[in-house]
Amino acid sequence: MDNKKFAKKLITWYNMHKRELPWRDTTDPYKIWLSEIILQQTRVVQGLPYYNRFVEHFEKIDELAAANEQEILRLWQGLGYYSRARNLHKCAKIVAENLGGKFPFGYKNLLKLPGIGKYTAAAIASFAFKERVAVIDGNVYRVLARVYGISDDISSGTGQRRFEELANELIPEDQPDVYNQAIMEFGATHCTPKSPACAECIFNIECHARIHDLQKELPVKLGKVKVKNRYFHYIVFKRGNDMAMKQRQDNDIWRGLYDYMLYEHDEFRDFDQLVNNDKFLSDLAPYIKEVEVSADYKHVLTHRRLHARFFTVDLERHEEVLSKISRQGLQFFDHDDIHELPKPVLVSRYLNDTIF
DNA sequence: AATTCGGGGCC
DNA sequence: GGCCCAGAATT
Repeated sequence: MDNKKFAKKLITWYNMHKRELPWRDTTDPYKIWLSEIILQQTRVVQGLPYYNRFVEHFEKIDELAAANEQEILRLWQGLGYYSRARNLHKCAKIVAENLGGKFPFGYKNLLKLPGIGKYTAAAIASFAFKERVAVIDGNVYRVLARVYGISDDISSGTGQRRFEELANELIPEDQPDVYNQAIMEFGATHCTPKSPACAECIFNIECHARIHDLQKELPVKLGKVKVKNRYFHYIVFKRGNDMAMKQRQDNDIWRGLYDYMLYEHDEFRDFDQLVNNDKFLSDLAPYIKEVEVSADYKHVLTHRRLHARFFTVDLERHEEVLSKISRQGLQFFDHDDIHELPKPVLVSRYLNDTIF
């Protein structure tokens, strides 16, 4: 099968089987960029409602640039990989304030913007500007590995270069944008990871994986991430119906989101152990009226297993107590304020289980 | 080159 | 429980 035939088959298939998705109705680089950032490492069905919400809130890029980061994080809440949201904002500011509100033309210039890597630069360049540059995502790896029988490890640098080279040979001069959409759509809905529809496939005759029954083996992906356990102990200070929360700022998960006073240890501890181990808590001990311990929560991320326990602490109303708490970067919020704050899903789960 | 960063859905 | 998803940035 020559390269032109491969592209032609995919485009023909795409025109018959494509899903109607809002970012396919437009050539507006802003909306294409927005959809691509949202869809990084995220399934279309999961990203779709977020895309609609963002378009509704920020019709143009200057509106997004002018928003505050907290509002953006709140809209992003639950989607994960929050650096995408922070980079979205950074990029919007650069485009709106330095580039006259217009995305730069060309793959290489797009690549310089925050949050835009190889995949996203290729996507914007081809979808918005019809540039002939191949997108390479998980779908493309899978389709090429199977059809062409490429067994290089897709998590290795040499493997990635191999796929990149092939992909850029295969992309046609004519309709590079439609071709890029087509190969991804084909991977997403037809040549799926677990159960590809080989019996009714346009590459039934040519596909190396189908001929040699290698669908399960391709693509090859080594380098599995090892999962580590982390044990979170949250102290939820209450003042009447208000709760003391703080914004996460360290170089760690959930940067920019709000949670509570956090103590982390390499295993679960009870409240007395936390107090005995920490000056801030032991200073507060005389003013503690009541402590309530939650059930243990388990929260699974790709590379972490989080174990969390929430200690609700009722304190006597004391000036000294309040100032000690605010010196920790904690701030009291009422029920409605907390609803508006961006929070990790783990904290939202806890709040949903809690009457306050 | 290896590690970090989320959450959800499917098997 | 493991796997994967329209990856990018940092170390």
